[in-house]
Parts: sequence; C-alpha cells; structure tokens
Amino acid sequence: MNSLDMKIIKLLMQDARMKWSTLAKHIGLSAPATADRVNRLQEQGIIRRFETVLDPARLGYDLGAFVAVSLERPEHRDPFLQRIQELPHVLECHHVAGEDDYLLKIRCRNTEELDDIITNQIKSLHGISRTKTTIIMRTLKESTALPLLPED
Amino acid sequence: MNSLDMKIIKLLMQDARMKWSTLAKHIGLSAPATADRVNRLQEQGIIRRFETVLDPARLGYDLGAFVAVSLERPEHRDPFLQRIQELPHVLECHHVAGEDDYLLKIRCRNTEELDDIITNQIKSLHGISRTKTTIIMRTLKESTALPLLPED
DNA sequence: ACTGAAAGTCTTCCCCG
DNA sequence: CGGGGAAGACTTTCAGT
Repeated sequence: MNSLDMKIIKLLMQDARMKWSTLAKHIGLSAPATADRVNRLQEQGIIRRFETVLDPARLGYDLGAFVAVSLERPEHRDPFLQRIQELPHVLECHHVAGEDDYLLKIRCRNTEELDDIITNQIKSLHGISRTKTTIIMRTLKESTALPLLPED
Repeated sequence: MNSLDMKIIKLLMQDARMKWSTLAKHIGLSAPATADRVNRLQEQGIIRRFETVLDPARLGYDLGAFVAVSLERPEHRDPFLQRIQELPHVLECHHVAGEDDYLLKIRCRNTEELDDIITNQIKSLHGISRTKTTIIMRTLKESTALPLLPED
C-alpha cells in the first residue's frame, strides 16, 4: 500500500468500471502496470469486489429496518450467524457492544414481508431472547465508500 | 423493467466490471443491445453507480459505530442533514421511527478519531439534544446487494 | 429494440530493463 | 516493478429490419 495504490483505490471507489487505460492516465503509469496493481490489490484482499449499487425503491424494496437481536447463550451463536449469512434480506450483521448483541440491517418490500422475516426467519432461530425493530423512514445517505481523506 | 433487465441487474450486482460481451451471452442478447440496456438502466436511476468495495481494516479503518441522534426542533433539520452529507466518516444516515430521530453509521481509524467525530463534528451542530453511540465490535455481513430472489 | 459487421479502442501477454 | 509492442478481444457505431 503506497500512495499510488491509494490513488487507484480512490478512483475505483467512485467508478468501479473505469477502464485501466483511463486509470493509468490518472496515476501516470502504463495500462499494463495499472492492471497489475489492481489485480494485486484484489489478491491481497484490499479490494473485495466490484458492486453495482441499485435504487432499492425503484425495485420495490421500499422498506428498511434495523433489528437489534439479543442471544441467550454462546452456544447459539454459530448456528445463528450461519443462518444470518443465508438470509438475503439481511444486508448487514454487526456484533455490537451494549444492551443488544447483534444489529441487523434489513431491506424488504413491505411491512408484511418484514413481519415474515422477523417472525419466521429470525425469531424462530434458537436462543434469541429478544428483538427490537427500528423502522427506517427515509435513507438520506448510504455508501460503502471509506472516508479516505486527501492526506491518505 | 422486464425480466431481461432483472437478469442484467442480478449479474451486475455481483460483478460490476463484467464485460458487456459476457453479460450478453448470459442473457442471450448481442453486445450492443446489452450495453444499450445497461445505459438505459443507469439513465433511469435504477442503477445508481458502480462501486469498489474495500476491506476497511486493511486500510486502517478498524473502528465502526452507530450513532443515534435526537434533534430538538424541526428548523435544525435541514442544516443538520446538509452537514451530514459533507462528513466523510458518516457512511449512512437514516431517518428512523422511534425514540431517536436519525441513525448514523460511522467508520474511522480509532477511538480518538471517533471521539473527534462525535464531539466536534456531530454534537457541535445546532439543535442536537442527545446522541447515543453503539460500538461495532465485529462486522459479520455487509453488502448493498438487494435480496433479489429467483422469482423476481 | 435488436442484429451483424466494421472501425476503433482497450486489454493482455511477453520480453526487456 | 514498470515500459513498450504486438496480438487478440472488446466496445461502439451504424445501417438495416
């Protein structure tokens, strides 16, 4: 990770489909050298994947919610986490400090679907002692872009 | 939005750098027709952007937190939201139902930086009556991919 | 809205420094 | 690790349906 890699990352963060030749011009390297560097960043796991960001509302995914989950005992953790990975409506799962154990972000079509997800897909798992649902009324900012600042 | 567009979206969601010719084979169209369709999806706003997903920890962004914010009075809302858009460490901002008004997701390098963000960048804004910070200890799943199911 | 062909561009491979 | 050239692949444009 040097300053050239940082430049590459910043540019690719904003446009994952940028052509190597364009990227090359920006960073002042030849196209093959640029492609090499990006491949290396991917192999190292610094670049995880290239994603297309869609408008949830335009696809009928109008409802979002955060669900805080409390787990009863540690032996329930692994099966819980495994199941969470499989649930497509659970976009994020964070282990958090504080009153609750896990915080999930969910996106779905409507309240009935949300009800089904929470009741049948999450609460039915073993060892869940409590859930606390917070409805998202409007999303004003949403990005995965890291706050890479000029000094980086 | 027909079933062909849904196929395109599903494939691009997983690999934003997929070549038009490859995509074309998957959906059974010619390359020019495929490129046309993707451009149309972008113009319609269904495709928002192509993003490169990085590993936060590998770039020194080891700390994450959710910050719940309560706003005192409605006239403080617009300046607050405007400022939030400008803060690079605030990755997400959702207006939520319930006890608090807004829920922010933050990523930063360490606790000192988090302290600075909450104290100097957020709490210093006018009209903030209360904040409640929840530290992320481990992120087990994180994606922007919508749960587009086979039936879509 | 899509196809097919042609023209132009970009990527990839390889060898050299 | 990076440059440059050549071969091949890909994208883009355009005419035609």
